Amino acid sequence: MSSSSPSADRRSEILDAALACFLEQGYLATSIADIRRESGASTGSIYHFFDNKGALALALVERAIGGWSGRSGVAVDPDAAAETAIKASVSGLVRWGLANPAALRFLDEVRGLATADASLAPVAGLLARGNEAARARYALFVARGEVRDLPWPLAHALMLGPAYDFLRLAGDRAPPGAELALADAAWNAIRAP
Amino acid sequence: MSSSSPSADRRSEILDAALACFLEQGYLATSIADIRRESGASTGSIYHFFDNKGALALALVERAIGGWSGRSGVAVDPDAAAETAIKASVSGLVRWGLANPAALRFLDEVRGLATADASLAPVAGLLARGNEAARARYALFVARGEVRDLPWPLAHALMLGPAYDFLRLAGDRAPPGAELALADAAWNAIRAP
DNA sequence: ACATCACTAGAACATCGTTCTAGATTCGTC
DNA sequence: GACGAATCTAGAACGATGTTCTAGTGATGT
Repeated sequence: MSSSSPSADRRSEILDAALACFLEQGYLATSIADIRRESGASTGSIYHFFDNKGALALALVERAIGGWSGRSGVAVDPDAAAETAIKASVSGLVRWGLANPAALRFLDEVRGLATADASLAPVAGLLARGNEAARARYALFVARGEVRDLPWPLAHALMLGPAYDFLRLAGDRAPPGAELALADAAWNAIRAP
Repeated sequence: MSSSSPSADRRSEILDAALACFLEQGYLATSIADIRRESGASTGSIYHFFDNKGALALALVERAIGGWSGRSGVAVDPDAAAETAIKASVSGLVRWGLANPAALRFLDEVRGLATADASLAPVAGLLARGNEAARARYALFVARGEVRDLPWPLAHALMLGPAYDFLRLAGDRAPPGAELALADAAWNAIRAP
C-alpha cells in the first residue's frame, strides 16, 4: 500500500476524473467512457482499481464525508452540551451545503440511488453507519435529560429534515441567516420542556 | 395473465402494468421488457402510447397526486385557518406515506431522478408547479398575519422537511402518533409569534 | 372495394456497464 | 543483472437496456 508516486497515481487520477465528472454532470449522467476520457486511463485500468461504478462513488462519498465531519469540531465532542452540538451540526451542514452545491447534489443523488442500484449498496451501508452513530449520540443527550425522549426517526426528522429540505430547495439563492434559523428551529423542536 | 380486461384499453393495461412493476421493483429496476411481459403489449405498442419510460412515470405520478390531493379536503380550502390547513397537510402526508409505502418510495425515487434523467423532466415540472401553488398558499397566510413572514424555502423546509425525512427513515416501523407530533412541530415552527 | 389511420408487432440500433484476453511494466529475489 | 510473478494497462467483446425502424393488421368511412 505504498503509493509513493508523487503526481501520477493512476488510481488518484481516475478518482479525480470521476469526481470532476460526477460534480459536473451527476452520477447517472457520467459514463465510464467519460471518466476514461477525463483521466486518460483505459477501461481495464478503471476496473482494475474499482469493482464498478458504484465503488468510485463510494470512495468519493467517503472522501467527502471525511472532509465534512473532520470540520465539524464541536459537533462530535462527546462532552459538548446538546444545544451546542446540535446547533453546530445543523448550521454546519447548511453552511457546507450552500458552499458546495455540486458536492451536495452528488451526495443527494447517490443517497437516493443507493436504495435502487445494487452497486451502490456499500454507500447505503456507509450512510446507515453514520445514522447509527448519530442515533447513539442522541441517546446520550436523552440520558442527560437535555432533549426530549423521542423515537429516533422522529428526532432525526425534526433536527435535520428541515436542513435537508431547505438545501434541496434553496439552490444558490439562499436567504441570509438561514443556517441560524434552521439551527434554532432544530433545537426548539427537540429540547427538553 | 389477464388476456382481456373488461375495459381492455391497451393504454390502461400498459399503465397498470407499469405501476405494478414500479411499485414492486422501483422505477430504475423495471425494464421495458418487464412492462411488456406484465402487460402483454409489444414494445411498439408501449412506445405508441408513451414517448418514453419517463412518460409512463409522469402519467402515474399525475394519477397518484390526483388521488392524494383529492383526499386532502380541508388542506386546500382557501378559507380554512392556517393552523388547520397546515396541520392537515402535514398529518395527511404522513398518514398517506405510512399507508402507501411502495407508492411513496416510487414518488421519492422519481422525484430524485427528475433532476438527473432528462426523460423525467416533465415530472420535475409537475412537482415545481405544485410547489408554486403551496408557496402562493403560504403567502396568503402571511398576509393574514397567521404565520411568520419567512422566505419560502425556509418555510417549506420547516413545515414539510421533517415529514419527508421521517417517512424516508421510518419505513414500516413507525412510532404511533408521529403524524400528530410532526403536524404540531410544523405549526410551532412557523406560527406567528 | 378501397384508402386511411390508429394500432400492433418484433427486429434492429445505439449506448451503457462490465468482463475477457492479452500485452506491458514493476518488483522481489537470486 | 536476470528472471519469474505480480501488478497494471489496453481495448475488443459481451449482455442488457431504452429507443427507433419497418412492416404489417384491422377497423372505419366513403
